[in-house]
Amino acid sequence: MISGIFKDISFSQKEITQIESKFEKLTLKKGDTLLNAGKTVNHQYFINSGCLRTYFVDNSAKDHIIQFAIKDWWISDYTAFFTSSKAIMTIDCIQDASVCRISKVDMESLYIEIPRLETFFRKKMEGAFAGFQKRIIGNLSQSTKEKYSSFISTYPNIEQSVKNYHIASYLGVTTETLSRVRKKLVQK
Amino acid sequence: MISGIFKDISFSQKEITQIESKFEKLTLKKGDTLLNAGKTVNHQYFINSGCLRTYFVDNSAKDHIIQFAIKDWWISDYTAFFTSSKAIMTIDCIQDASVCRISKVDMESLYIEIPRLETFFRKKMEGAFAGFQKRIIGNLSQSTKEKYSSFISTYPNIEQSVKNYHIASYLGVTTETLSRVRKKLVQK
DNA sequence: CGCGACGTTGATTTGCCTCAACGATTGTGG
DNA sequence: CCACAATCGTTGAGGCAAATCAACGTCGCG
Repeated sequence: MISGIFKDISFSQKEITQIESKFEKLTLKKGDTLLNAGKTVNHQYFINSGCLRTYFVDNSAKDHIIQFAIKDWWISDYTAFFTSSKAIMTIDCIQDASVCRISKVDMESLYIEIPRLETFFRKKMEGAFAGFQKRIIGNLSQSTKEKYSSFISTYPNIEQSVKNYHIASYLGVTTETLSRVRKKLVQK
Repeated sequence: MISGIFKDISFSQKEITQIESKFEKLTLKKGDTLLNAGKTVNHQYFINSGCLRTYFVDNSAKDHIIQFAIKDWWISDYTAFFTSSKAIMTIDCIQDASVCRISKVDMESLYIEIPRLETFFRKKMEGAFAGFQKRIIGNLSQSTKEKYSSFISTYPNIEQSVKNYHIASYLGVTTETLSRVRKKLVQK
């Protein structure tokens, strides 16, 4: 069922059964909201198929995409999930999706029952941490053109699943600017 | 000696001795480099006193400060530390400092000897992760004026320890722009 | 004292945003 | 199956915020 989740590490059949019993499968249609800003965040989600986005809505009602998630990725408002505070971000589905969710409580109890799972998630978190750090570096040091090129080469699979205005939001520019940048890149 | 490090969690005297034996104390002068871009990263560092900065140097030889660290903070090029790759950032001392370092190898062995330590660092990592996420949101959604105000109110202790051009680098603007922003804020 | 480090101010340029209009494509109901 | 609307991307004109380039005031220190 959730075969992709723990492919990086080997667990016994008993452990896998134990872990899988805590997961719940959800089916989402394009446009469905998985998690709303302002709500308590009790779950994290693993994507089996489809595409989702996490975004932040600012004071001017503009939304800013923080991350995309496709097959085999995890997603949540982790800030809220970790600190047991209210979500500041919203997650919705931008391409029909199948996801599996697990609650924070179940997560913590699994950590105690299966310590290797904590190691697994620590390493996963380390990878996500590194990704965020790279994004901050890119934000600070790259031009819009460079940011777009980096995005395309770093996430070729995601690029196929999302609209250009989603990419613009992720990069922090308007759709017009992205359009002009794309034009220049093609001309070269 | 490294009293501040584990104040959030209680360990036995034996465990503390075990942990402390893996740490090594270093004294740094302003301008000293702790970690160089391009080198392998084998340690992470805990700050007892003083102030350090992690920064990235881009193609145009401009540097971009990714984070500051003062008393009780941890610092390293975590991306390189976690993935065992070469550092892409440099860390140096901007105010005379005392730090304690621990190697990655010792860290991993301590995780096995004292599982609660892994929980401790996982939670620390979760906090840092949340911080980075907030920074990305700020970068995408705030004006320069707002970013500066947020910085000052979020890190009042750091603001006292660093030059304005360090803050400008952290915010991703020139010193001239920061100067003008500061002027406008005072006038109000 | 004289020098370098730091911050400020002004003039000009540049990149992006905003507003507006308009093709192209997709989807939908008659 | 076609007509029409909605969605999406593109293009142009004008304005604004920040970068750039340059000069200068101030402070601390050898």
